[in-house]
Amino acid sequence: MRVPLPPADFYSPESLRPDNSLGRLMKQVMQSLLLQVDRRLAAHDLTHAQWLPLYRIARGECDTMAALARDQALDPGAMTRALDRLEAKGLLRRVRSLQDRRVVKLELTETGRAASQHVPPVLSEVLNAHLAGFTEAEWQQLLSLLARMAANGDALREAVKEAE
Amino acid sequence: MRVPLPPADFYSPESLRPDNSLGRLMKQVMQSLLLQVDRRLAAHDLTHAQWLPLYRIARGECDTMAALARDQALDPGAMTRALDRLEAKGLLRRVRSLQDRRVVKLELTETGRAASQHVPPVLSEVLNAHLAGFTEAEWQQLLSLLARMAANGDALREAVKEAE
DNA sequence: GGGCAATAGTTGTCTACGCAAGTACATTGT
DNA sequence: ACAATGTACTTGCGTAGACAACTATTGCCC
Repeated sequence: MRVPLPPADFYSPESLRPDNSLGRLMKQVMQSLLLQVDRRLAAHDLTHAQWLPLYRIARGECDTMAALARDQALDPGAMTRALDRLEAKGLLRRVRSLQDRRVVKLELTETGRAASQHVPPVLSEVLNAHLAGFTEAEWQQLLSLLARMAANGDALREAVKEAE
Repeated sequence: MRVPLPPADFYSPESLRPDNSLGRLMKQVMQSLLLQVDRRLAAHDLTHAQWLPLYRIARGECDTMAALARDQALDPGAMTRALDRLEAKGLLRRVRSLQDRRVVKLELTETGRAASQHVPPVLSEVLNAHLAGFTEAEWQQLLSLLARMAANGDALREAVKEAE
């Protein structure tokens, strides 16, 4: 049970302009990050909807559809079809688990493992490029401010859930 | 012609972890912002792909498909169909321009204008909620750091274009 | 003034996400 | 032991975005 902080009052319906909005700025940055990563991974025939799950599986951090969907905050239906596409490309195998016959274990094929190796270098290259001119302190500050926004968002969602 | 700053070296393929990545954090925040706004505007039967163009038209800042597509950094094809849906809902009219017979002017209907009025209050409410606990200086710092990332992204895109 | 690049808009096709409904299996409580 | 509840996964359907091919119109410029 967390004490919710009072909302800020930086924005008002009148003062709000599309160009001073945090949302617009963040969308722009996200789009640029995705564009650059996708451009570099297109050579390996991977889109961001595909390399993200691949990367997580390769790291051994997710090995079922449900885990992936939760991890990426994605709809289970969407994830099923994303995995369909990865399987069709031969990057992935689905193996029905024997312990719990509901779950389908995910395993990378050799091709899949090879493809996943391209991800980390590209990811760090693109992030570093976008942080050109930043001091380490500024980078850390950015992370911390964003983390606080994310936490505020979580609190909002919880408040709704508690109100049933 | 701008001098490109050297990239940072905060991330490396080895040190990169999904949970310390800027990309993950930003995606989380964006998702929360969109979720909260959409939830509040769902009562008026508007999704973010719909209230964004509506808002821009209502402010008189975009009045053609092409302008909107550029403004939202969206594909023209996607925008055409988005406007199709708004027109089908009776929020929008398309009027072929007489000055330049290629362009189709966009006008809100009365319903559309009414719907667009709900947007600014919701937008500022949600932004403020996510900035709970922030000082004004922290808010400005966040905007400035993000703007610098966006500028780095623009520089990247330009560099590619110059290389033809 | 006639070719030609640029611009506005649309349509087809594929990838992709959210929601809702449905199946199969597991767990929990009584 | 078995009904209720919960979890894993899938499928259908509507919305949505990217890319490419196409038409119509305009402006350039030689």
